[in-house]
Amino acid sequence: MRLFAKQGYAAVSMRQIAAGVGVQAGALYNYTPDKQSLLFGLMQGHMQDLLTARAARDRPEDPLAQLEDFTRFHIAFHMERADAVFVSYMELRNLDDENFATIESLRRRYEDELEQILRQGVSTGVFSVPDTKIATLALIAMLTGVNTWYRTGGRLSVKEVEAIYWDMVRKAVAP
Amino acid sequence: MRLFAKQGYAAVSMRQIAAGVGVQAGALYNYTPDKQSLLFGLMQGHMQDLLTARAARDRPEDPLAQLEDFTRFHIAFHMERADAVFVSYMELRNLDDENFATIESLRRRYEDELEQILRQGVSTGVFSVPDTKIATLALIAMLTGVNTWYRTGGRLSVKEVEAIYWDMVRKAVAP
DNA sequence: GTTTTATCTGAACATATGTTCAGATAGCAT
DNA sequence: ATGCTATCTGAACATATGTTCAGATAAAAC
Repeated sequence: MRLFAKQGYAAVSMRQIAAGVGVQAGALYNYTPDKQSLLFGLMQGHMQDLLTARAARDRPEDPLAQLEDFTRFHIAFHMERADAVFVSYMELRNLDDENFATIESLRRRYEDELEQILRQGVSTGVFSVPDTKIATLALIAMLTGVNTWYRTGGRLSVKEVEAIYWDMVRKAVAP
Repeated sequence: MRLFAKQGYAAVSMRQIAAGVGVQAGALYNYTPDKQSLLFGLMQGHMQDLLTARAARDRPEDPLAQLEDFTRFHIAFHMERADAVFVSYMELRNLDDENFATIESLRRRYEDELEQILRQGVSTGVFSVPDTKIATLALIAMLTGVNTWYRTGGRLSVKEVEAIYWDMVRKAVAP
């Protein structure tokens, strides 16, 4: 995973991967039918971890608290899995059509939860956004953007980053 | 550029590029010393186009109008150059250290303009953000995210997308 | 102690890669 | 017509790739 993140799927050879786990290239084929399945497995595992971790949290009542929970969850989860996030966003084009569709549907399931929170908040007047679908994608893009600059051991803790982004998210969807 | 965007730098061969412009692979070496320089040239050209186009606009007076101008400019520019944007964000890791530093400094120059707008607005009280540097990166990530979903010929025009994002940007940095 | 099972090695395979270069081709000036 | 310049071809190069597979290794089962 670290290798894929640093060099990209296409640029990493099976021999490098094998060396990374201390084995010869041929031995990998006891665990994966081919290289593409390896990538797909990593990405699918990541997306399922995401959905599982998300489902494990108990949802607050009102939309505002739900949005805050989602925001903080998304940031914390993504910050501590930089490599997996990077690969899952960058290597989609290296999946064949079927695998791509699978990953996309997992991603959409995650996005749909945020959109539902926004819709509910809009219907009760606690939020106001021009378009819930686009707002969903905009917020996720903004939150995931934390991975482009955050480095563990920097000047800000996870909680502080959460607070900073939550302030902007809250206001962005405010009436 | 279209090839790099669709398949990724490492997955595109010089023979494919050559076929794309209707020559043999060897002929490419009359124009580029190697493959890496080709990628670097594309990315550098894109970043310079971005800075040039940005500099060509005359800046409004107050920070709020400047932020709106920046937002609309960023969206419009990025929407109509999806391939170049994609490559410039995805293929950074394929640049060697020197080329990477060059592209990064161009990108930072662009980001710095947004940060200055935010700082000025914060100092005059028209904006309020928890951290101007992070707000800069968050807003750019959010705006650039439009490339993940927008397809030309969709249900929304460029102007409509601009308006939707501007609404969220404006509120996100509001006091 | 022998057989079975699972795993790994190391070499081989066909193919693809980035790059080089001698020579073909063609447009232009003289 | 001749020479000059720029460009392109097509083959060759060394090397790297994903994948396969016969046989080595060793632990588990009997």
